[in-house]
Amino acid sequence: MTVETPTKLRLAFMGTPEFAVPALRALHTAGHEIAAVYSQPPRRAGRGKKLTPSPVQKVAEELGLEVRVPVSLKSEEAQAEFAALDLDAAVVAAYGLILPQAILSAPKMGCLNIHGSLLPRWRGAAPVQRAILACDTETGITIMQMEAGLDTGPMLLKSSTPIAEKTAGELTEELAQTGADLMVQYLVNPADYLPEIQDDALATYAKKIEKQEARVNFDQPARAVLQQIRAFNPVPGAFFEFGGDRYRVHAAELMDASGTAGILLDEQMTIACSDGAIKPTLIQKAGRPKLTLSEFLNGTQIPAGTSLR
RNA sequence: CGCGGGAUGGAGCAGUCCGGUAGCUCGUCAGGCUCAUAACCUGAAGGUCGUAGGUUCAAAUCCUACUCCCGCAA
Repeated sequence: MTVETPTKLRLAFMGTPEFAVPALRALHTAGHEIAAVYSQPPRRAGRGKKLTPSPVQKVAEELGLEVRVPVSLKSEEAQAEFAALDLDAAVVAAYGLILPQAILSAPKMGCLNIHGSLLPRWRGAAPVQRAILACDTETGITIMQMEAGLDTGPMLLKSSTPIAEKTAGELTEELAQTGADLMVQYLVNPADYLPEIQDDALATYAKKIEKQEARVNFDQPARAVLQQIRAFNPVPGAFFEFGGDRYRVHAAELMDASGTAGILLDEQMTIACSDGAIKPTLIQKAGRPKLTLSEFLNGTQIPAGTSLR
């Protein structure tokens, strides 16, 4: 870390989920002036469908920052309000709203994005999960200059990390912190970083995660099944169904066994995949707490030969 | 008022519909067997059945209210 005279910038922060929170905190701590925080409006969520503010909104209010939660930025009114902030730059992290050109070009330095992948791989909504699902060996963070296309702008700064056996939750948390650090680092002296144009030929897209994808697919090699389980931990949670109940598999391990995919090979929950087998280590029946496998087996017996397809 | 499941010895569960001696799988403790063990055998301790009321000769079980936990959906 080079020691520089701290440059205080006038910023807007735009973000919504937990992934964006470390960046907001880091920019605030670094002493930048955060003129406004944009986040998606509170949504009805959770049991009881209570109106719940986004994690970013909560933290912003905690920090005493002005919060704006427009439904869209397409209106001239919203754009005028944004322009009136007279910003040096806007920092965007998993905001979830399209930024029209008028927004992108309003700040002096434009809008800067923290993206959770090594672009141009995994442009789009769910880069962390997609990287794990695809059995990538590494992923990372890209700081980029935003333009109208979806995550297509020039790249400014990157950092990679091995995926190994991390879950989506763990990886997201790690990358959120990395992203926060990189953004703060970049803003110290932006001129030090040369924009690098993305090679569109290498681009892949990270589609939003559909609930149905979280159903464990035993028709793939055991290793891929494990990655699937990790990609959907903690949300929405990989699951299988048995006896009309849904069971979430939070974690599992590789077993040295084989058989017909989706069939239980013993009374210890060893489940055959298309190649190899897995055994859940942390499992949760609908409506019940998470249990280790031994706790689970003390109260539930599922006979060998049962099909979990 | 979005839909639904749950709260029973230290852990995980059954029993609740059809009120009437608290059960299972583990764990713990003691003893035994064994070269030995997370294995096996025997025995023991440990529960005001989430809280507060109500019905009843009698409530884990029926009724009412409340608290906490979780799944789905968004």
